[in-house]
Amino acid sequence: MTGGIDGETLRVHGWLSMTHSGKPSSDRSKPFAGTVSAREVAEGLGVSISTVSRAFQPGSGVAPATRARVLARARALGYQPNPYARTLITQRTRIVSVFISDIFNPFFPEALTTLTEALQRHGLSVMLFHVPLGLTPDEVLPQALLYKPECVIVMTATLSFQNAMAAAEAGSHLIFFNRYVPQSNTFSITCDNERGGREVADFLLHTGHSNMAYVAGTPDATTSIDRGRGFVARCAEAGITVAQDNMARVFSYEDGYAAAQRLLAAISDLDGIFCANDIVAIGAIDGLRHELGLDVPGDISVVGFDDVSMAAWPSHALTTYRHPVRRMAAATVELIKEIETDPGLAPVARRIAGELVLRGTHRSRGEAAALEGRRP
Amino acid sequence: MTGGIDGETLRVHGWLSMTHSGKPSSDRSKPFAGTVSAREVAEGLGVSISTVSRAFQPGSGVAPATRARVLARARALGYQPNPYARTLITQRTRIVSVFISDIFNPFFPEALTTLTEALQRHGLSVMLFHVPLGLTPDEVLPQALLYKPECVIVMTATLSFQNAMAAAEAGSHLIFFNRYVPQSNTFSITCDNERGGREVADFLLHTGHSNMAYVAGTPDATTSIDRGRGFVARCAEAGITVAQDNMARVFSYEDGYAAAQRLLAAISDLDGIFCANDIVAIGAIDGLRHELGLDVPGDISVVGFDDVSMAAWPSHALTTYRHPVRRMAAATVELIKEIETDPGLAPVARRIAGELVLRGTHRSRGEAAALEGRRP
DNA sequence: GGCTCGATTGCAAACGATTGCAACCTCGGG
DNA sequence: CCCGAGGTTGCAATCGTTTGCAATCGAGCC
Repeated sequence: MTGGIDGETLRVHGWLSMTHSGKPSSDRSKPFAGTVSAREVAEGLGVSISTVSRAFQPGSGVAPATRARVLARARALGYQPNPYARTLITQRTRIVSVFISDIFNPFFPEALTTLTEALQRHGLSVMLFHVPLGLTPDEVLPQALLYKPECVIVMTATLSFQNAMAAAEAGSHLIFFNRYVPQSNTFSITCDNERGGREVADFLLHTGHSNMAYVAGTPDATTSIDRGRGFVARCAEAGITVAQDNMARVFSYEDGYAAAQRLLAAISDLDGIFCANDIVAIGAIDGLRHELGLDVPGDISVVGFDDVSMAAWPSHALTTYRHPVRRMAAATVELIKEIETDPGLAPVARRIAGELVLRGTHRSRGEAAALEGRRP
Repeated sequence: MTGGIDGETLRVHGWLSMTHSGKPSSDRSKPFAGTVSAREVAEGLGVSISTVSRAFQPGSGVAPATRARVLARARALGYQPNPYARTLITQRTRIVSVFISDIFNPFFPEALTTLTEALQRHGLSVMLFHVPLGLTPDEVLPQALLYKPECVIVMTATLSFQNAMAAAEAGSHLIFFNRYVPQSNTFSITCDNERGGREVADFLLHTGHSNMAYVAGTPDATTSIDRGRGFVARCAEAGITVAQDNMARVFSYEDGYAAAQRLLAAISDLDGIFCANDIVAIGAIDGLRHELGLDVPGDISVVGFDDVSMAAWPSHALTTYRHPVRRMAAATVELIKEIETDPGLAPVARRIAGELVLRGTHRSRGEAAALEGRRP
């Protein structure tokens, strides 16, 4: 089951089994062992458990002096209300479940950590669920719903209608992060992908590109679809048709690598490629350079989407569109707050704008003029 | 607080407020609403709540027929024992807390998802805590300990002695993943970094390198220290002293980029560089190529550590040492199982071997002979 | 047929909080 | 001096389970 461990194993024993005062430690087999309860705090103070409880709740009628005494003693004993007991009675969990899937795109870890930090700062604990490549979120959802999260944040591809319902019935709000489910009216926080696509198109048009292509990512991902739609629409407005490569299976380096070759084989005088994300773009660049011997941006421009950390590496210096992760995380917490105050809140789709990041994979001819024209 | 949201906001309302049978949904304000309890299952069957409870526990004395009836009805009603109530009484939480920090290294998301999947397959739920760059895990630990996790897995740099104690007293076992705390006797699961460093050295020596350097990562990271130690030790055995660059602050691309320049400025005839991880190695390669105009591996070999996904990109095709993530995750679950059966288990440090991955950033002269020599 | 034994099952007491309600106290006004 | 009001506090029920103990039942044996 472990797959075999062939490193050495060291055995040591030591301080972890002692308290710092030197007494033998509490019973390690029970996580609660050594935990103080409200009763202990109450007894030492000659007050009731109710009073201790109330001292921890802002709006409750406790004499200020009593509250102070309770809080002081609680701090001394290291007491904090047990969340399990509290949940049982209040029916509130202060937990949110986050679903992620296999991560190829460095955007996800960044989003995950940023989001987690924002949530935990708001006093929510995040329970993480991983949806392995072969499974759908639906198969993992029941385990998540067991803990009655106050909301379920889905960062992974798709969730079936059926189980989205299950979440709703269980009382957990469903929030899509970086995704939405078309025609489903759920909560979602996304980058304004269509607008991003338009801005990239706008920029490439102003820098004199006229023969462009879009390399899509995972076919049913709304991110890929919307970015492409915006890009194509803006080009159409300028009277330009863009070629599209929809052969990618996922948003991978290999997809970009192969797509670049396919496109150039079909359209030899292509002068610009917009890719569904940075990893695909980097793959495309490498495909152009290593397989076709082309110069980027000398022969052809490549623009990505996300601005992941490696986009800034000098080896690629990718021109891209920055995904507004921090603001998306903040908006998510904001949304959760709103839902907390109004649990009946109607589903809302929030789209947040990012910004173009100019580096070195677009032709620079006319760049200044282009920017001039866009911000008069 | 949100940092401003300047995308549009769409408002929609729809099916999420209806059950699929068309009835108005349960009260969305309480996560527990609509949940069935053991009492409801029991009543419909004319048995007691105890019996329902026992039906869900493997070793308890329930007539097989009764158990079947209970389970069938439970399934029909969608009942599952409430984990909060269960925790209250059993004192077991089935939760593990995982600490991560800001992620520069793509190894971490891979480790996190792999580990999460392994844990959830074992029926454990993972609570994720992010330790922002300025903070130490100590400041986040109390929030994590509130939920009495059965163990705390730390993937982040350091944890103070003080609060490691706190975890121990709270009854949560502390497991370091990819790290250990020297001289502290805690549980840890790591790659056998020293052995990895030795193997890399061994390989470079056999392929005829004689003037090598080690580029360290975050100074107090055991990963960086041990890899370097193994590398240096093996070279010393061959009578070769290796230069060391310890100026890196974190394991970053920029660190590698700068280190390469520093090293070549000091030692112009360097023929091999071993880097603390892949990102640093990729940075070093780009530094050598873009700043110094050197050819890798023509002029100098560069070897990394981890085998992250971009190590395979043709633009770098990095020769590296593969971090055994899957086996580390499996070993972690295995360790937790052992702790479950024997809560008094003495701390163990498990080190798991990885393997050399040969790509294109080492000089190939003598490669075949070298491998020949190593596996006779 | 009575008795014992083992297998099932139910009762009721936890677990550790929250909270409506009633009791208490104090103080001021009539 | 008595009464009511308002502010504090405690009592006890409750949340949804688990589990030790006692009760029940049927069967097997003498």
